[in-house]
Amino acid sequence: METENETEDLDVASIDFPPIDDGEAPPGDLEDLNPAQAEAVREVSGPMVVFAGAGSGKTRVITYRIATLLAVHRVPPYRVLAVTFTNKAAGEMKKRLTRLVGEDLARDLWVGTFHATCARILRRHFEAAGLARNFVVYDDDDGRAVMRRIYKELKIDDKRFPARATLGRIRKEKQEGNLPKDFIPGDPFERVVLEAFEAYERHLASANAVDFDDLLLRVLFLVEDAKSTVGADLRGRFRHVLVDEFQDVNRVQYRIVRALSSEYRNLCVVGDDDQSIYRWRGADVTIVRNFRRDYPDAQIVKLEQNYRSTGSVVTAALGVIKPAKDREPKELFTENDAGEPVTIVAASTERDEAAFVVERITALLSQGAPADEIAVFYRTHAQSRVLEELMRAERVPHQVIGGFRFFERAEVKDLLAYLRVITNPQSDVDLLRIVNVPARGIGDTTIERLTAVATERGSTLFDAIPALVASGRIKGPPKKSLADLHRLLSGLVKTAATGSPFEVALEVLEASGYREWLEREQTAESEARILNMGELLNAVKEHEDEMSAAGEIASLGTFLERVTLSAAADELKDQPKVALMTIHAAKGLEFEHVFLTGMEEDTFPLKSLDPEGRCDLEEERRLAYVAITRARTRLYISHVQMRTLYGNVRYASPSRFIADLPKEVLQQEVTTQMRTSLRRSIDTGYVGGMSERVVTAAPRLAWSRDTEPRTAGPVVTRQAGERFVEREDEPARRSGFAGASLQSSGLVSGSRVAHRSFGLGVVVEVDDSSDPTATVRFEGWGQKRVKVRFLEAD
DNA sequence: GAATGGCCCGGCTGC
DNA sequence: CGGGCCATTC
Repeated sequence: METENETEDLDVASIDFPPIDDGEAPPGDLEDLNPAQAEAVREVSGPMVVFAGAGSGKTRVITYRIATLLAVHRVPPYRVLAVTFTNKAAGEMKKRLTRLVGEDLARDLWVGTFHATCARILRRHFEAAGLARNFVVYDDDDGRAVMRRIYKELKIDDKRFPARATLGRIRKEKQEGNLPKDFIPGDPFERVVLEAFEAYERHLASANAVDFDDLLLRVLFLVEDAKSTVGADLRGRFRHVLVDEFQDVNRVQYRIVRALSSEYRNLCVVGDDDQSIYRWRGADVTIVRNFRRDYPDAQIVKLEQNYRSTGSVVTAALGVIKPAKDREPKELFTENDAGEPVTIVAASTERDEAAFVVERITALLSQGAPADEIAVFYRTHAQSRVLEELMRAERVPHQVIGGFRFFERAEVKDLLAYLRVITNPQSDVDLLRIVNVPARGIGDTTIERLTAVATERGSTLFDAIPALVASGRIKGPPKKSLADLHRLLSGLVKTAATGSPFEVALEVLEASGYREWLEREQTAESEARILNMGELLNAVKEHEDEMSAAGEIASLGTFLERVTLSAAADELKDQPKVALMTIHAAKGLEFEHVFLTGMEEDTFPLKSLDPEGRCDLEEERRLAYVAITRARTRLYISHVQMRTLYGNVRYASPSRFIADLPKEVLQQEVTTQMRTSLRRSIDTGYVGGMSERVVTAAPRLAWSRDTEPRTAGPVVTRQAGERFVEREDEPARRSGFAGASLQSSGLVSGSRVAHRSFGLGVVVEVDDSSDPTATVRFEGWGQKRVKVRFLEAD
């Protein structure tokens, strides 16, 4: 890992570059590049911003630029930092660079995501960052567990101030670079937030743990610290810093790269403001748009030629992005053939939609299309289930990316918790998770006593065990169990000191009785869990192999960190399988055939709780643009007439984004079921048993809003852009308390209400439709639109 | 102290 | 619909 001390004085010029074997132009030979691309590769000195349109050869440019830095400008690889958006992208970039400049150079480059890069820096400079060497990274789940404990400790009322809201607010502050000391509470909620914030930071510190935001923040504080030598070292370490997907960085990340590149000022950022889709987690498009203001001497390159997609796909993409506001002026174009039209599919239900998708995919596969060149996208994970069920039934090889993730399954998390306690016994959250798994007779009362002792002594739970056992405050089986557990864990810590991660994992399964416990159960569920355990062991083994291939030594720590920092997109395996994923996960990927499903109002664009839907709509639009531009040759966009959500049938109209697609590149298909349903409604004048107010997206096709409706009768046609209408009798029937009764009980603006997730709020406006909705200003959340039936009077 | 059943409630996207 | 939490029961 620490190769740089030996290589610091290495004569890079003496290295023989291996021949290029993959048909890519060698570094320095820029013949194959267009003028803009060549400029982005050649001009390596000073700040630069590259606006890279979708499919404009961005990855190639970044790879060549780095290769040029190494091979032509002889920059030592360990002095180049490239930040990518996923670990997978980092891996691929390294692979390509290995082919271009050889293993020896590529190996020592710093390539990784923000989080992985920061973790790497913190592993080196843990002391300066105020951490112990074996710190662990807490994910959201762990954060929630910490917060639950804090709520108990501080006796905060979860009804009044939901933990979810508190944690959400803390995260938001940290994403903006704020710690408790920077937080000035205004209202009662914020006073609770501050109290919880302080406790949260205290808990993480005593657990020797950091959360995702801390990884960035701690590096930020180091690198911005004018007085620290580590900070000075970091500021001068990288001669070149490159950041991909720059449109999705947040303030803290921006400050980090600014500081890291402050000495040499060779900061090259690459992005596309049209593809900024992570605003909701702190990303800020204005950073890329204002880059020129922050770096007045920055060179600006625009890559506008799309090499990826057919003309039809590019035209469609331009159609959805054109209405977007505040775009960096640029014009994406292609010289590719128009190809086939984009197909708009009208289906009846999500099942019908899935059936269509699966049928078309089966056809593509039988025509010889590789399965891994086919992808199905949706806006939210919840939509994946029907698709997955049908694919399984039809035996279409597929993989679902994200969603219920492997590493989030209970049994997997259990074993991981064991491993984390072993690397870092200070981690209370992990100890609490496994203290009674498998059941060993340590119940709530014993745990409460243990927590009490830990609090009294100001120690961790692990250290409190011997104290409690010796204190005489417990006896009988719990006492013995606790003593046994302590012995078990201490023994495993010893194993870990000498054994490989794989050996330790095996030992955990045996010594803890976990494997035996699972095997005794003998249910279908426990069998699946046993399989998952096997898969997890495989993952440990694979990690060991990969690390040793890279000349590094695997430890539990490196394994755990990789697991915690892995992104959904990293799961995508190089296997011949159809990929199912959210559009967010699809960012940066491309496929020959793309199915974009669920293109209905309120599903996509997804109806937001935020009344200032305008900003959200902008981001939804960019998301649609990202989705469309993933397709190389064939693109299907489907929408359904009715969609079931939480057991409710909702009637949907086609997304307004469909209406934005230029007609001349579209063709329409209607599923058989949809056709039948249309005919029936036309024949009988009966539309799905609904009241007259409820209408169907029916015969007027989504994009033909200018044509005459073909039907007579009570079918009221809706156009793209209109919203869902819910059955009138639905909400009252199934909700515990009636929207109607609360409505008649006089919910007016000014009413004080409570919501399970958002806590206390004041009503700003009431919308008395069939399903009453109120705009409420919540403490700490701002204004939200919520259904009245989810509100309680305060 | 563990297991089971009922009830409540949700509203995304994710390192 | 289905997951998570709580209360009741063994």
